[in-house]
Amino acid sequence: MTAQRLNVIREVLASSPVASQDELRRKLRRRGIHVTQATLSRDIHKLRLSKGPGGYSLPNGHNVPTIAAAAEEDQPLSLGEMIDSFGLRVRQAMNQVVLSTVMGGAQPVAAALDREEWPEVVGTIAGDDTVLLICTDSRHASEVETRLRTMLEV
Amino acid sequence: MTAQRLNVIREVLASSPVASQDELRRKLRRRGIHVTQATLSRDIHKLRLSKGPGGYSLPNGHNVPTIAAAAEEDQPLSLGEMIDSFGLRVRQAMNQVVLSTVMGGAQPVAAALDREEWPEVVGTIAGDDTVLLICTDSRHASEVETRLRTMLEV
DNA sequence: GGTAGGCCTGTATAAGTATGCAACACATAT
DNA sequence: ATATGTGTTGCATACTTATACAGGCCTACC
Repeated sequence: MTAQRLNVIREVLASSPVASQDELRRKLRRRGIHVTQATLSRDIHKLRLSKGPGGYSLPNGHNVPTIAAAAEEDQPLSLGEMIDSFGLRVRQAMNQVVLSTVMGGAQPVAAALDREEWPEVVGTIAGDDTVLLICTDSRHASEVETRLRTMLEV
Repeated sequence: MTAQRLNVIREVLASSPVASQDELRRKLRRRGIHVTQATLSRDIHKLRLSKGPGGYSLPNGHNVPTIAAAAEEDQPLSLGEMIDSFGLRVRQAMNQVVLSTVMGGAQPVAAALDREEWPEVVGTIAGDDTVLLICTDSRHASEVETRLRTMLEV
């Protein structure tokens, strides 16, 4: 019963913009479904819809709400686990640290690094198998390198 | 004044989830920005943010027709427009400048930067949300940083 | 049977968001 | 200098959404 209503809601959203739960309620009523706004609030939560300019939208594609939601649900791996799983070697040059990983491992490792928010790391860039860490200076880069190397060798 | 606040809002959203406008208000207050919920409601409208499970999120997904259309319609956006649309913050270290953008914004911003062909920029590297500019030297990097920061804050 | 737990719902209301209005600041035009 | 237009803000409040609560309907298991 509920599941069927959720499907109809998806249909309605796909066919025309919906600006509010009360508008959705009226559109559903035209299709023979008669529920209150409260129920729709719960349905919207179940469907993990997001509301933006243009009304409610399905959590398809690469839109941010989905990503944010996914990040909330499953706890992302810790940096240590990441390095342990994907890291290959670490090298330093000037104020930069280059972290080599298995193919495809750079992005998740960089994400984990970003989550750490190390103050001496200005930013990270990830390719396919390489993460570049930009540090504030050479000394801090050296510290970061040591830290990462320790994680690798454990 | 407003534009700067909008940038801070983007930063706050990029760094941690925000569940309500009042929570956003408190986070901004910690950064010295003191406005009411009403103003934030208007800011959120200007930024075309959407709210879903996981709180408010930036409109970098391709699910918002208006944004997507605007980005694909005209000739490639100018660097200024790029920075204004996607840029979050700029920091300099040594001969490098790191430009943080919203997720997915780095590639187009880097392309726009390349088009500029600034003589003091030797090259650029783009990840998902970070652009690295390699400059000829520290002084030039500082100039570039200032230039980009100006674009951000206007 | 009867009881307990789970799920779904509407009601009432709390929580959150948008907006009309007036005040003010600043720019440009008269 | 005064007027006019544009833009921003806070306040108060209308509008919208979420939720505590209670009741109904199942099913499972004494």
